[in-house]
Amino acid sequence: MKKPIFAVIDCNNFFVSCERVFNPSLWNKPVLVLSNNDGCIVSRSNEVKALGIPMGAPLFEHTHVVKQHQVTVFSANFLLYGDMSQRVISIISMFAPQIEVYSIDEAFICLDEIPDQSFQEYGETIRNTIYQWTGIPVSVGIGPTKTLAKAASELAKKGAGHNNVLTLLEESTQSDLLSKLEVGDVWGIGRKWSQTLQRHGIYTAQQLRQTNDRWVRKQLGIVGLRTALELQGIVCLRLEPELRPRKGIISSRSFGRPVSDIKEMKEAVSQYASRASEKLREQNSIAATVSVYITTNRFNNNDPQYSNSITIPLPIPTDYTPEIIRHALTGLTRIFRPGYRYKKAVVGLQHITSSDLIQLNLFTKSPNISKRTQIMSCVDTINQAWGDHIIHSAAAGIKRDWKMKQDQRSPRYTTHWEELPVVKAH
DNA sequence: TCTGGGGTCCTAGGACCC
DNA sequence: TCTGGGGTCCTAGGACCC
Repeated sequence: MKKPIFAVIDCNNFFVSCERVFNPSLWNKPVLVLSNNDGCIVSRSNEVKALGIPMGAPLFEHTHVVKQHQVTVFSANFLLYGDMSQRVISIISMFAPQIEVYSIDEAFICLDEIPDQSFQEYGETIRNTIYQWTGIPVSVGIGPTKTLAKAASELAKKGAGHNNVLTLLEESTQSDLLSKLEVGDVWGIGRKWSQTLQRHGIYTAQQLRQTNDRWVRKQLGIVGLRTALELQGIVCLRLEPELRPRKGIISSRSFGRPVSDIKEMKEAVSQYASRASEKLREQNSIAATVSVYITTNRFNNNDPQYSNSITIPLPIPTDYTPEIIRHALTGLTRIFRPGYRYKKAVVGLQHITSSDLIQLNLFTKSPNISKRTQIMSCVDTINQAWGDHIIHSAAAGIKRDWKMKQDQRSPRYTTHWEELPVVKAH
C-alpha cells in the first residue's frame, strides 16, 4: 500500500485577511481583530506580530502601541468569516476526493493520488487558486503525517519553502527544518508541555522526535507520544472527513456591562439556551441535560466574587427550545445570588444523542413531538432567511442592553446586502 | 474602565460490584 | 490483629486545539 501524504491548507491571519479583502488599503498595514465584547486580540497581521503584541492579549494592555503605530482595529465579524471560510473550503474540495475541515481557517486533505514528483507544484496551484478566487492568502504544508504537514505549514508561514508552500517529505529536509521549529510551535505541544520539555533540554521539534519514546510517554502521556511519533513519520492520526456530531454544545457570552438583576440574567440565559438548542437541531440531535453557569468578573479584585453551576436533567431528551429554556431558567434561579455583579453566563447541553432515538420516559406524558418539530423547524428557517434571530423567545427580552460590545465591526459584506457601503452610479 | 468562545481527548480517583 | 483483587462506570480536572 502506498504511504499516505497529508497536506494542510491554513489561512494566513484569517480574520485579518477577511477584513483586508474588503479594505485592500489595509494590505501591508498593521491590522488586528478582537474577540467578542472587544476584549482580546484574536487575529493579528504580520505587522502587528512584529510589534510584539501577543495572541490572546487583552486590548487595553496594548492601547499605547496600537495608537502609536496606527493599528486598524476590528470587532469580530463572525458571519463574514464563516462565509469566507465556506468559499475557501469549497475550493480546497476541488483538489482532493476527501477533506477534513479542521477549523474555520484550516483543512487537511490526502494527496495519495497525486504523482510523486509534483506535490510542491500541486500545493502552489491550490494556494494560487484560493488567492485568486477569494483574496485570502494561505500556507500549504505537505508531509507524511498530519503533524509533519502542520510543521511544514508553520515553517512555510515563516518563509521556509517556496511561495508559502513547503514539502517536508525527505528525511534530510525534515531534520534540517525541524531544528528551526521551536518545540512549542509543534501541533499538540502547548504551553505546559513546552515548559516541561525545555526544562529537560528539548527546545526544537527535531530534538523532540529524537527523544526516547518511553520517556515522552511517561512525561506527556499517550497524547504527547503520538505527537512525537508523528514527527518521526509514523502515522497516528488519520484523515477524518466525516463531520461528527458534537458531544456537548455550549453557548456563552460575556456581558457588555455587569448585570445584577435576575430579570436580565434570565434574558441572557434564555437567549443562550435558545442558541444552544438551535445548534442541537442543526446536527439533528437531542440532549438529556442542560447546565447553567454564572460568574462574576474574576479580574475585578474589588468586587465580591461568586460563581456556580448546575446541571438539570431533562425529563425527556429534547431539542425543543421552550422546554430547554424552561429548565435552564429553573437552574438559574437555584444558583443565582443577589448582590453580585455578574459578567458572564454559560448554557450547555450534554448527553447528546441522535434525534431518531428519542427515548420516551414512561413516567412522563408524551408531548406532541411532531408538532414541536414542525414549530422549531419553521422558526429555524425564518431565522436563517432573515438573520439576527428575528423570531426569538420573549424570555430573551427585547431591549437586551446587556449584550456584548462590538464597536468596530465591519459590514457583513457577503451576507447582508443592506450593510454594503453605498456606491453612487454615474 | 477594559481580560473570548467554542471544542477534543486522556487520566486519576472514587463508587460500586462480585 | 486482621484489612483481597479485579473489573466497570462515572466525573472532575487538566492538557491540548483554533
